Amino acid sequence: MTDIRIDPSVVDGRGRFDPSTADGRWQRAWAAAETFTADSDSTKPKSYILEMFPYPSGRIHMGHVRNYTMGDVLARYQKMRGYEVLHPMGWDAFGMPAENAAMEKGVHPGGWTRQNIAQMKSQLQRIGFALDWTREFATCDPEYYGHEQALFVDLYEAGLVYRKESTVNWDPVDMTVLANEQVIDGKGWRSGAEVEKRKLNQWFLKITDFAEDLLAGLGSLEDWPEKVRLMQENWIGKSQGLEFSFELSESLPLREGVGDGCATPADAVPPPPTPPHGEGSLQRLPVYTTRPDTIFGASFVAVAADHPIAQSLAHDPEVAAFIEACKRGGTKAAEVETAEKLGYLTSLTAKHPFTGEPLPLFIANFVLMEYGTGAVMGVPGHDQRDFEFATKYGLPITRVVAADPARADDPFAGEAEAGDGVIVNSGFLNGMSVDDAIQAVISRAEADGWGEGRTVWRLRDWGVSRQRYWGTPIPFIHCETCGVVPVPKAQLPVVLPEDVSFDIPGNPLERHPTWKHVDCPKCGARARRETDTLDTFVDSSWYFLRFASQPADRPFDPEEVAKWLPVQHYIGGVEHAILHLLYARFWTRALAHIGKITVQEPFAALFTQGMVTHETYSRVDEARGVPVFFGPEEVDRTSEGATLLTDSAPVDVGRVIKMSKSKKNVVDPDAIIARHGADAVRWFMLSDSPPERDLPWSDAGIEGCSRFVQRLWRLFSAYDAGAVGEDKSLDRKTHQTIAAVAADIEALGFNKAVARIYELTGAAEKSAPSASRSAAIRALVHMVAPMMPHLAEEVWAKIGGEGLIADAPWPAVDPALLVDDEVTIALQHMGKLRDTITAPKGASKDALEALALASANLQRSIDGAAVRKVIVVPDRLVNIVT
RNA sequence: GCGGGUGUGGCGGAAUGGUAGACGCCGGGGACUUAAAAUCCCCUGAUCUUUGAUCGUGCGGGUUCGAGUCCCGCCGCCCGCACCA
Repeated sequence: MTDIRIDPSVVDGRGRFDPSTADGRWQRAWAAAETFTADSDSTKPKSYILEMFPYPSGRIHMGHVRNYTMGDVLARYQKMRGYEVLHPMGWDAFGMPAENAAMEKGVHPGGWTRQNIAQMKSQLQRIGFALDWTREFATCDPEYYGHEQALFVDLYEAGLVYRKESTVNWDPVDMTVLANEQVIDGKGWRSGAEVEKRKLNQWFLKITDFAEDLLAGLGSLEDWPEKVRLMQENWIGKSQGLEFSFELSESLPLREGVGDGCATPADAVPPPPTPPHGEGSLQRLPVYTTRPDTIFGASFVAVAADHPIAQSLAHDPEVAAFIEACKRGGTKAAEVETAEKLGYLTSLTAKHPFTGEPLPLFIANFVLMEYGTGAVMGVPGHDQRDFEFATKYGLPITRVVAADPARADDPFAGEAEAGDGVIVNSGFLNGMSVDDAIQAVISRAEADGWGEGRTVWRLRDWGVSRQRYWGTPIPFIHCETCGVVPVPKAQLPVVLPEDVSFDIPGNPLERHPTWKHVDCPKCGARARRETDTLDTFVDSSWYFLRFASQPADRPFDPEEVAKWLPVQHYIGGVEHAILHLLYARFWTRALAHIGKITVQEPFAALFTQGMVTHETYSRVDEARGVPVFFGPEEVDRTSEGATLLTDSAPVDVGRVIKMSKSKKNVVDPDAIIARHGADAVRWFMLSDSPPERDLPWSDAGIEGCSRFVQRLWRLFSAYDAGAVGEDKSLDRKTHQTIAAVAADIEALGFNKAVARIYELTGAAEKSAPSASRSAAIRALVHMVAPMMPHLAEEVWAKIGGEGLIADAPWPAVDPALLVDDEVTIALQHMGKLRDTITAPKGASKDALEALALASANLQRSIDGAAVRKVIVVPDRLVNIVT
């Protein structure tokens, strides 16, 4: 066939590709053919591609589009590469915004959420993502959260769930408990309200049981960004050291309630191995240090303001006042940074375990009750905080570690010396290395029975109770006689009641007239249903398992899970580096621990994509002195500047920042798709910026992409199956491009793949019709298929391709065509470029040298000077040294 | 403060120690057109004495025949953590 007939419905009056008709046709074709339905019984190798599922806020934004386009290219590419691909989508559908909407608009959270899901699903479908919609679910489906409840009961029975009264972070605006991670600078992460401390009975998951394993597992995650692994490592915060007790100069009576002031779920951490001696009194003070090697440099001891010792001294009004002052100290970053080290000198002393010397005991504002034992030994020579403290209060500062032992008694240079060295001024430790001394002190303490080596974790158990309606009900019943009783599996799911009201703040489950009144499953007596719901991070901690298999009677089938997991590529925002990703790793381990699955790490490779950004347009409101922002659609942007459409007067063009409603720099994907089609938007998401960096949105950029779609269409329309003749150089370019694009996609270098496709497109356009050119076009259709699937299908059909190109294999590469037969050789004199010549590939060094010396430009530069050396890099360059 | 990242034309960005600026955007010029749109072609780091040369990858040194790339010392910006003993 020498001419191709173009379906009039995909061509506008000017012969242009018309996405408004083509996009829908192929989206329907894929759905009808079940092209992207994953077959777990397939004999092909399996590949699980997953993007972090969205919260159904109402509309898809550009960040979603970028995220899912990347995953989509990988999914489509791997399918072409012969994999059976699982690429599912669902909805992280529980959470606060639905309740906020209920309060503001009087709609039911369920209805609001379902409506949003329907809307967003249709948006995603219009972008043409290769998703297996047969596996779609929302976490608010009773079926899903029912299985979650069953798993929660399983974990409870395995001893990984417990309940305890603890002081929690209470958000007074959202009226809910927040995890430590959800408190940012002392404020709620969503509401921004100042967080209060409250005492409540809370459910906890024992993530600390897995601390060591979660930390060790990071080492095997080679395809995770180093940054994320470091963040998790710091969050887990393992430290090893010595815990030991100072003997106090006098015994203090323990006061009622003392020791419970310590705020957070931290007290979920197991108690110290060496508790204070003597019940009901405090005679020994346990401290924790990571630097027991510096113990001879200790010149004071300090306890936190809410430490039992401080509390038991609080009958003294001066002490009470000091403790109050400590509590008032802000938690904000800036405040902590500038806060002065303050201490209150008590009348007590602590006996040094080696020297027997009495050390003064302070209450200090920089000691934290929730870390270690809430008490420290102060070694000012080798700890900056202790140094500042000792300087302020005139305490001795001794050097016990010296880089140069000969200068052990030199004065300090105004700051602590944290570096490595040799132990000095330290009795039996003198002359040891820091590491040896640490071991020596721990051994001595353990042998003499006054202390022992201990590992301390920053990670705390995960508080999962939320006093909210729109979440997974915690499946437990409180019975006066039987205590806490799990809801029997046969009675799951515990379904949320529909008839609830949101006209007053607080938990609607708590005040529902009947829901919480049930009979005890054990004894049948009147009992009370738990009204807390689970943190939504629980929902997202196992959804990737449910995607892999969805039996009705169980959360998942372990064999199916084993077929698909781990996820080959997990793609999402870096904002989930700690919370979601750590919890998901924990759940996977916990479920493996109780024998539900065999996989340990859920995500083999993680990719964190950059944000979509946009310029901001604003004017300063003269009256109020604050900037007023304008959306891109309100502004006429030229290369010189920007003016407001309504008054044609200039507006300030501000920084390029993440799209956000408050700055109004948001571009709606729907509007762009309606105007340019799905393929142009997808192409834009992949072009130019490396995927891990931010992508600046611009109208000029999307118009460029739209033009390229048409340019390809014109090139493809010129396809001639019967063309004859060979263009060897185009053949090479084609095969080199196929290989390079494949490598780029596999390395997630989409911007580079895009650039290669531009190059080959240009080369094919310039080349005269030939069999080579037709081959180049066929290769291009395949290469753009994962990126611009609608255009690719349309062309594939027109040029007589069999079936859908989505099902076609990736084009094969002829290795013989990957190498050029001629190469450009750079000619340098003293490392400076003077000329270039072409030479046959693989020419000998002598031949290249001879060719180089024949260059007039090079000879002019050498200017008759004696040639001292000639460096020849075959196929690359010749450098003459004179 | 600690940890990590990053710095290349007007902009987004390419470059296994070997021709810096691929590719795209913007801009300029031209062709086609009655005109516009669309499309196509050419130019587009700076400077100069312009068939050529000099400078040029945040700054200052160094290694090398040759450095954006490696080493040492700084600076800016971005992100994370933050009195963690």
